[in-house]
Amino acid sequence: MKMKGRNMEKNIPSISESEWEIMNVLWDKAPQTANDIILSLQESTDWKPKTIRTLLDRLVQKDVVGVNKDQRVYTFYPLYSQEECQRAETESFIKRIYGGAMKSMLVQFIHEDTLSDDDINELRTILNKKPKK
Amino acid sequence: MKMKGRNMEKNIPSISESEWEIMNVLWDKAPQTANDIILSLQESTDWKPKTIRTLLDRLVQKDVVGVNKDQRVYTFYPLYSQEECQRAETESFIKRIYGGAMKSMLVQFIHEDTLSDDDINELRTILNKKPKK
DNA sequence: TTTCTTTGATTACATATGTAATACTATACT
DNA sequence: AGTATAGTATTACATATGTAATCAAAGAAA
Repeated sequence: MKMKGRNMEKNIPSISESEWEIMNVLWDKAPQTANDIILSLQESTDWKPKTIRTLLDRLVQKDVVGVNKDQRVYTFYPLYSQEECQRAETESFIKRIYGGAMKSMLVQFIHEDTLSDDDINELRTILNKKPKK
Repeated sequence: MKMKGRNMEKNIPSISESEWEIMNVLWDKAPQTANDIILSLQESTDWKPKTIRTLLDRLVQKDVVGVNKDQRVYTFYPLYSQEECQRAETESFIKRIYGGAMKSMLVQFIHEDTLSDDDINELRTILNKKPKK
């Protein structure tokens, strides 16, 4: 079973739904203090600071987030790139939900008119950037 | 990239990873007895029959699967279509992982050659049948 | 220096999920 | 009729996740 190049990421620990929110703010900017993250998330969620802190700590335990403890106030940063996490999640998602074929998902979404015309045009553009064979 | 239209499905209870496997066999064919399902899944998983049964019962409790108890041996069937479940899952997935933009996912996967050239061509064809605006 | 405040560490607790085992019951077989 | 068997129902138990609160330590302020 060969993996093409960049596909062989080490096993990324599983990241729960809530934890993804934390990761998203860390990928947006890093390092950040817990308080930075709390402030960011209080705009988009209604989580209490303690809750956010717990999620952050769990990500540290899972070795998905690193901590710099040099300063009195710690700073946190992601240990995996957003791209590799996205790819891993997407692969397992597509496998579970669409039997492994991303095409199935796209076909369905195109047929169901779930995508706006703009979306479809955008898709065309993206697809057309790939050389036709 | 927002989704429109027939998007107002009733709230589908959340279906866990393992439960999706059960659903997949039920969507493939329904109704089926617990034993049918067990046999199906023993080919693709290493779950014990009791485990499969538990997952099935939980889906029934969640009102995602229905039961026909007329016969001595019950039969089970999905209460939601595969398409609507897929759509719901995909929307929450895309939102969480790609900030709501399916385009982001596509761009990434096209670049990474996760979609084959054939897939891409096929998608182009499908898209072209959609009216351009 | 005593105290308040901010941040980090530890603990809590309910529900969900993975992964079954045990108990009960209604046929099927002897 | 008595027992093995195949389903169904109930119970179990560890880990994960959502959602915090409490306790402790270290600067900041009085």
